[in-house]
Amino acid sequence: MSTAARAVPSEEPLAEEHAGLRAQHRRRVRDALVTSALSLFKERGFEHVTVDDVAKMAGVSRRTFFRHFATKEDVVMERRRRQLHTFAALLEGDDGRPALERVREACLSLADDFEAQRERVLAERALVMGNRELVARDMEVDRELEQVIVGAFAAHEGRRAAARRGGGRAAAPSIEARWMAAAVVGIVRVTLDDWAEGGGRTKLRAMGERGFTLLAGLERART
Amino acid sequence: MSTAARAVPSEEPLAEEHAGLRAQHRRRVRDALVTSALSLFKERGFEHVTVDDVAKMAGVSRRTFFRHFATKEDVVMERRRRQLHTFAALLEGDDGRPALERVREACLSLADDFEAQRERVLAERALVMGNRELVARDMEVDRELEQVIVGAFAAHEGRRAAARRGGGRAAAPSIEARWMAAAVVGIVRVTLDDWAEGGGRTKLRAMGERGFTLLAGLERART
DNA sequence: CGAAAAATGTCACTCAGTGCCACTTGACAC
DNA sequence: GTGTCAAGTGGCACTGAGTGACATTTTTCG
Repeated sequence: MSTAARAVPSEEPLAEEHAGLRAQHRRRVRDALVTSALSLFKERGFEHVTVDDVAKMAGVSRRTFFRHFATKEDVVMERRRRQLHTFAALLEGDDGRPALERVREACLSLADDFEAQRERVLAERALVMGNRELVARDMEVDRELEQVIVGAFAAHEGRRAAARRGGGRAAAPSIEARWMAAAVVGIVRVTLDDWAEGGGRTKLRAMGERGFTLLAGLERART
Repeated sequence: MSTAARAVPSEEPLAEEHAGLRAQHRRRVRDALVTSALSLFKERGFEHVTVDDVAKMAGVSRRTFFRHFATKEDVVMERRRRQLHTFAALLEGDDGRPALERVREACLSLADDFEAQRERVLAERALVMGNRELVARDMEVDRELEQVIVGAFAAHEGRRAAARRGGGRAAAPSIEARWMAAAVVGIVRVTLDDWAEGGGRTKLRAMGERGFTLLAGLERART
């Protein structure tokens, strides 16, 4: 909204389904750019690879790279961003369960994914942590994750209010919902850091469960 | 450490005191760059001002700008970074009080400063929120703040361990200390967002106190 | 005073990111 | 099919951030 959104490729629909030949090809190019970029970055380091290099390896022009990604950093965030979308999908809709419970499950399921793809996750993480710009972008995604989680808390507490309003747009999320979401994301991030620093040798899921136990204490403290 | 630290002006000593002629002048130039930059950015918007413009207004060369600030964004973060240093100073040393209590006081004192300088804080905040790069840098500072707070928690719980080690370097902070710090920073940030979104019309200190009440609940949940 | 160190200005260079325009190729109506 | 339209692309030129090298001035310190 306010973030002077670059004139960018309009947030891919992300719909795997059928899609026309055109969308299919676009997706292939995009994927080629991601894999080329990650491969080169891991090999030579983010700052010693130019966008030209990436484009050439993917078999497209430099100009096309920027039609798919607003910045050189964004191509590294692609995977995380897709994860974010599936994460958001997990939280869609509102069964009766408490929001924290649902968020907990979604996070722990993500933790399982991470442990299953340990090597890849650790390698990409090392790449990100080795560069200031990338760290900054990574936190940008954390903020988006936080917004998704705020949505989950707000949806839960706002069902009544929304109903009374006639099903219109949701009310602004309460400060408590935002507090909870910020705490969740912070704790999840730290847990992940800890796991990665230990070379992925600790039990990520177990740590995550401990973290959410703590968070349950936080929620109990809500008035 | 790992963040491929740019070859930058070596973290100003920040010592106000006497300082030689040389340091004095350097500080004056730096301040001139900051005020010029903020003035131009607020007037025309961050992306419609070049580093050349800023340097010219401050009466130095473009090259000198980059001897003081690693990036165009960093000059905007200067004020926050100084605040961070005074904040860290507040947490220096270890009286017997619980860490959360001391962090709470430091944060609430910061809240008072913000309310006292409402206009300036809100204006700079609007500047930052209006630009993606600046938001990312801002979160970078949040992370540094988090590290400082981790230090406070770790120092408190690590006194014994450090003593046994013979006063050597502190042990790595516990995951609980890191969780707490992440939760604190997240909640502080959201509280500030909320205050700013309301145009600074709400009571920041009161909100902050509520936030820390919540955090006390979190700490109780620690094993 | 004289030498080392710090700060600056100038110049040249790399590379990220953008606007513009011409060209190709799927998508879709008829 | 055929024509029309829009999307995706490549090429090119341009702005501006950031860096390295070198010469010059100015402070510090023995």
